[in-house]
This record gives sequence, C-alpha cells and structure tokens, in this order.
Amino acid sequence: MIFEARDELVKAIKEAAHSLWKIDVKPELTIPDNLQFGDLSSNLPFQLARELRRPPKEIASEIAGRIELPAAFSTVRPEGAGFLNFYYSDVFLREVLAQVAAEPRILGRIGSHKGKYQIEYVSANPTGPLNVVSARAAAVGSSLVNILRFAGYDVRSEYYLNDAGNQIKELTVSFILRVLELKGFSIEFGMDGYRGDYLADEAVFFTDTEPEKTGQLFKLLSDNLGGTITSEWVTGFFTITGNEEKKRLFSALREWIVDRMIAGIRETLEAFGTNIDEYYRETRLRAGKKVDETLELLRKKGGTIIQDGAEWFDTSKVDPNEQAFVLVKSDGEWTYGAVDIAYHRDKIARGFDHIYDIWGPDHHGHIGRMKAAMKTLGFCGVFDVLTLQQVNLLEGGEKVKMSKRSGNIVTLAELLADVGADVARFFFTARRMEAHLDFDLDLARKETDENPVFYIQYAHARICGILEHARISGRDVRSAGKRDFAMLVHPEEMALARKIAQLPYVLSKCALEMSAHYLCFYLLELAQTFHPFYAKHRIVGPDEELTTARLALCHSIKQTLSLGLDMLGISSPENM
RNA sequence: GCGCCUGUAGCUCAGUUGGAUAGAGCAACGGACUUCUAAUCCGUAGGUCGGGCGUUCGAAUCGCCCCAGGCGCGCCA
Repeated sequence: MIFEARDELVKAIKEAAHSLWKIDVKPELTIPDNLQFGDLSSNLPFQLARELRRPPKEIASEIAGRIELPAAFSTVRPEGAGFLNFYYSDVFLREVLAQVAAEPRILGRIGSHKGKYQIEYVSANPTGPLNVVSARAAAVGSSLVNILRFAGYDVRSEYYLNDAGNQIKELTVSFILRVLELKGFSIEFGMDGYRGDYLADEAVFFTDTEPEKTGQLFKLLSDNLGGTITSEWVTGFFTITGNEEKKRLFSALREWIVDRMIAGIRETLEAFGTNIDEYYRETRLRAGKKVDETLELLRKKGGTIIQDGAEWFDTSKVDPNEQAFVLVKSDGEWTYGAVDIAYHRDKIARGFDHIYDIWGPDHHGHIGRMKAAMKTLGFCGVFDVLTLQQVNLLEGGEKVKMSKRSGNIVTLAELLADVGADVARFFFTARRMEAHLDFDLDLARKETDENPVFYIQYAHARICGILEHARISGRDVRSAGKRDFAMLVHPEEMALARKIAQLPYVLSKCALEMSAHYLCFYLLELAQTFHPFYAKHRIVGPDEELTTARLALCHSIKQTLSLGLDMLGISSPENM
C-alpha cells in the first residue's frame, strides 16, 4: 500500500506538470533525511528550472498549487530553494499501523522480481575453522538473502566447498602428521602445512573413534617410521610412490578430515544465524563431465590458446584489459580458474538467472577473468561480484596477525563465545561492504552494554514489558483495529507511524544496491524515535481509549523492530 | 609500475545515480528515576568532508592531478 501511495503521487505530479506547462516529467521521490521535510520529497523543480527558465521556488509553488493530492497525502509544501515536500495524511498512517499490526509482512511487499537469484558467500576452503573475514561474509550474505527473500525475490544461498586440490592434500598430510605426533613421533610441517591446533584435536578424535583406520595407517607406515617425519615424506609416501592400498587409505583419511572440517563450518555458521541453502562440493563438479564440457565450449568459442605446453584462456577478445590465464596446466591438471568457470556455468544450468558472489578483496584479480569467461560462454549480465573488504581485528590497539596455515587465527567460533552472535552480526552488517572494517575486540568485549544493537533490542524488550504490563491489567492488545488508532493525533505518535512507513523504501534500497547496512541504520532510527516517545508519553494511562491506541501503536513498532532484527539474524529479546 | 578499495567529529562509521543548516553510535561535559524496564531521556560541545584545480544555479557526492593507508597483479587456491 505504501508504494501504491507513491505511484499515485507520481501520477498526480505528472498531471499537474502537464496541465501547467504541457510537459511530460519523470518525478523522482526520495525520503528526506529529516521528517520535518515531509514523508516524500521531490527535487523536480530544480530539474525543470532550466527548461522552464524560471526559479525552482516558483515552479515548486505552482505545482503545489495545482496538484490534486491522492488520499494518502494531506499536504504538499514547497520548501527550501525549490523542494516539493509531501506529507502523509493521518488517515493513511493509521491505515498503515493497522495493517502492520495485523500482518507486518505487508512492509516487505515491494513488488515482484523476475527470475531466480542465487547468492554465494563465505565459500572458505574447508581446511580449518572459519575466521573473522568469513564471519563478515556470513553476516552480510545471510542478511542480504533474508532481505531479498522477504522482499519477494526467489533467492537461494550457496556455499562452494573447495574440497579438492592441493590445499586439501596439504590438509590431509598435516592431519596425518598430527596423528603421528599423537603417537609419539616428532614431526615437521612443510611450507604449506596447516599448523593449527585444531588438527591436533582432530587427531585425538580420529584415533578415539576410528581405531580401524588408525590401525591401518600404522600398519602401512610401521616399517618406514623413524626420526623426524616431514610433510614432504608423507606426501611422497602416499601420493608419489604410493601403491593402490596407500592411495585408498589416503583418500579415506582425506574424506574423513574434510567431512570433519565441513561439519565444523556448518555448525559454526548455524550458531551464527547463517543457514545456507546449499553446500556445493567441488568434487561433485569434478566427478561429472562439467569441467571438460566447459573447456570444450571455450575452445569452440575460440577463447583458448596453447602456449608453453599449457592451455590458456585468451581474454583479449572480450576484454582487452584482462590478462590471459591458464586453464589447463602443462601437467594436464585443471587450474582453480578452469573449475570455477565450470562451476559458474553450472549455476546457470541449474536455473539461476542472476548469480552474485560475495568475494574478499584478495580475489579481486579473479573478477575480470570470470566475467570475461562468462561473457565468452554467452552469459552477459547475469553474473556479478560483490566485493567485501577486509576485516582487521584489533586487540590491545594492535592488529591481530592472522594466517590459516600458521594456525594463528581468531575463529568465528571464538568471536561468538567472546561477543555473541547478535553483536557480531550487527557490527559486520552495519557498514558498507566496500568499507574496510576495524573490529576492536577489546571494545566489543568491554562495551557490549553500550552497543547500538542493545539500543534496538531494548526498544523491543521495553515494548514487550509495556504490553505485558497492559495484559496483566486486563487489556487485550491484539484486538486493536483501525478504529482504535483514531485517538493518535500527537505529532510524536504520527512520527512513529511515518517511520514505520519508511521500511519498504529501506528494503527496496537494500535489494537494489545489494547492501544490508541500510536496514541496520533504519532500525537504529526507529528505536531512536521510540525511546524519546516512551520517555515523554505515558502509554498505559487513565484514558482507556488513548491507552488502547498507544498500545496498538507500540505493538506495530514491536512488529516492525522484530521483523527487521529477524532479517539481520539478530534476536528480539522480550526482556533484558 | 598497473588495477581495485578506503580517507567525513577525539574513536567507529552513515550519507557518494549532485540538492535543504554534513548525520548516528561511542567517548566528553551539564541535567532527569515516587512512574509502563534509567541498557533510557533532555541539553551542551565537537567538522579546512585527505589536499588542489575544474564542471554546475548548487559538490562530501562528478572530472583531472596529487598525498596517505589497505589489497591484488602465479602453470596457487
């Protein structure tokens, strides 16, 4: 209903302009920063000033004098140097409140959106626990998916699991070393080894729960063990000079540890309010013919060249600014890039019309290549990358240096235990993706009480307290209907209704810009409108009719707050 | 060297398809609990929007040139 009101207003402005000057205009309506400038504002007079050769102020006055306002609006005022400010009518605002009280989801209906959307995020390699950079992606990605879904988009989320390739081999080797270490051997990690404690923990769990595999491992190794065992030696033993039995065991160990890593990742993400629809495995993709088919297709389109024994993708035909890159190495192995192109082609084959990836800045160089490849395959404008900037974790005023391989990372799980999911999610989501983020751990630990997220949650809890208080004194809040809002006339009451009416615009902006942070700021503003109202006005008072009206108003605000917090994956506590 | 991101109040950040006195939270200072939750409210103070030039009726926003910080430029993933 809120956008219907807008559409009617646009039509009325067009008619006014046409009747005044016989011109066609395309007025744009925006929500002013400040409620004092109305509910919707247009800068049309500025845009017409040149064409009509008259000052914007006069143009604004004339349109305001001529326009026939739709019922949703009570007033239009030419203000400032030439703005047209429109104000909702109280009747319309009461209508909004009543509808929100009954069915808050009405605020999400922001139009229909064609096609199937997919957003891929996190997609960290399953070689260890998730770090804080993944945490940011998880918070932002899941919030965005929630918003889009709520706004009526057909959207699915996906995590791409790179469960194949060198890193997984290294992981398996490091894991085997940890098992050996557990049995008393001295070990030494190679350059690319994963030294994190988590693999030592996994080794303990493995030997406890998999006696058969453990036995098999030591039986195979027994004659060959001695001195310090290195990554290099393990790699050679299993994968270079290995017989079938060794290879089978290595595969089994690889699968075991990868499954453990994936299970841990999923568990942590779920604890972080991030439920991803699909975990798509690279091994699944490799098992089929998809990579070969994709490469064949690229060859047919003439996008590949052979050089130095490797097969390269020649980007020059679609994007001269991009550099050629290798698809098939001279040893015949596919590169990560080749598999990734096949993966993205597969997404489209699975029926998605719009695919978005949320990538870290370290993958920036990959964007142009992937787009060039997609273009070559004939998929134009269906693939986009949202770049999410780095997270710096600060502790004691110093940057915490992190590296997955050295094992020196602050994990998402630790962050959750430290500051809680609600605070972490809000901190990660309440900023633009492109903004670098300094996450001050000391601050987050020490000052959770003064965190903005608590301010929002407190508004919700406060309302719950009021409603409970009213319920105990025998009032039935749920029965409030449109008529009950008639008692609301105070500007501060109407300001709350006006704020609620902004939500569809906020969600629409989030969806349009693929950015969830606007919702965080909106909720802050809504809470900021409520708390002063509460401090100034008695809600449950002697006047029964007014009490009913204000309780209903509170209920609508609670619904709106809880709706927004839900989308951000943040809890709406009933008491604090 | 080339490319991308960032630079706004003491701190962390919004605002950047050009528009109204540049906003919020925290920190600082002064007030408010006999009341439905003081995790709150009211008030004060705080700015060369990194710098310069340009386009415009109008620039934090657009263009060019600098400065500073981060990241990327592999037959790695």
